[in-house]
This record gives sequence, C-alpha cells and structure tokens, in this order.
Amino acid sequence: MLPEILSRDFYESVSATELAVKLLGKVLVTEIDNQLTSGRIVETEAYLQNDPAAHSYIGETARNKSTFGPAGHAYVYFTYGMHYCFNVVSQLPGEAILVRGLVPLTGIDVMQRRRQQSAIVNLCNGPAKLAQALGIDRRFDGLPLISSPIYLLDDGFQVGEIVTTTRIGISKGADAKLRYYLKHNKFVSRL
DNA sequence: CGCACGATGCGCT
DNA sequence: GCGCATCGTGCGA
Repeated sequence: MLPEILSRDFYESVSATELAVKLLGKVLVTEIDNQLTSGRIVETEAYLQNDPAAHSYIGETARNKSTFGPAGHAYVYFTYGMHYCFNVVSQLPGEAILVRGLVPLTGIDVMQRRRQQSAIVNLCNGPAKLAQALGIDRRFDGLPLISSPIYLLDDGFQVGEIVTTTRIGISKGADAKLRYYLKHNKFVSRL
C-alpha cells in the first residue's frame, strides 16, 4: 500500500494501551529545514490516568498541558537537564504514549550528524536518542501529528510478535506492564 | 561484559 | 532543594 498519514480517527478511537500497541510498526517522520528523517516505531510505553508514573498524575501544569489536549498531538518534555522525549497524546485527559525506539529509515546521515554517532544501532534506541536524531525539541510540544514538520505514516508494515513488560526508568507504578516492543528487534532500547 | 555515577535544567514541594 | 519516563563514560572483573 501507499504510505498514508494517520488520521485523527486512528488516535481517537482506541484506549491508550491499544494505541501503544497500534503505534508499533508505524513510521515517525520529521521535516526540519528541508531535512527529512524517519524511523519505524518498535518500542512504546503507555502512561495512563491515575497512573503514579505519569507526568499528569499531579494534575494539569504548564509542563504536562499537552497530555490534556487533543489526541494525536505531540507531548514533548525536557528531562535530566539535557534530553527531550517524544509522546503521542491519547484520548483520555492526561494519557500519552512514550516512543522509546525506532528503526532508522530515512535521513540516516542527518541523524548521524545530530547524534554525533555513526553506529546506526545507536541512533534511535532510546527515547532521548530518537528525539535528538529526529530533531525533536520543545518547539514540537503540542503540535498535531498530521503534517510537516511532524507526522506518522502507515505504510502497511505488519508487525510480528509483540512483547509486553514493565516500564523503564520509573519507581512509582513500576509493576504495571505497559511497555510494548517488537520481539527480536535490535533497535529496542533495552531487553 | 556489568554497574556506578556525573552532567545539567527545570518543575514542583 | 530534590528528583527526574536519560545517556555516555569510566572503572573493575
């Protein structure tokens, strides 16, 4: 099939956990200063309502505002004083899907330059790495994922077996199994 | 290889 | 002040 930009309905018609699974295999694209970069999503995490690990758990603030906005928009946050991470906002207020791993597809030379890293396996295997590789920063927070400079594509790719585990790098809500990744994929951030 | 830790900004208590 | 949905390096085995 011809690649299609995912429509509003894709994001609105499912729960956050379903969306986290449906995003696997889709292609994340950015176009910045005429530079096209893209990668296939192989790892996601769901952050839910009443979820102590979610940024929205404390209620709406300036930082997490985008997670309370429309589904299918970006939530980009800054952390550890140097890293950005990219999420897809889901339907219910405060819910979002963190994208943690991509297979680099287009613009690998651009990603290598942005990351100061030549090994392809190290370009997008982690949430802050893929944000840097695709040039995603604070300017992308709240943008709809429907057109340049950032959007998602369905190119008909069929995912194989999906593994479900606990989420990475959190202390509260650590036993919820809300992380999803494609089995045997080397661009997953951690096994 | 694995583990420990420092970098570094900012939102919240 | 503290702690963070991270990453890279440096050390020891």
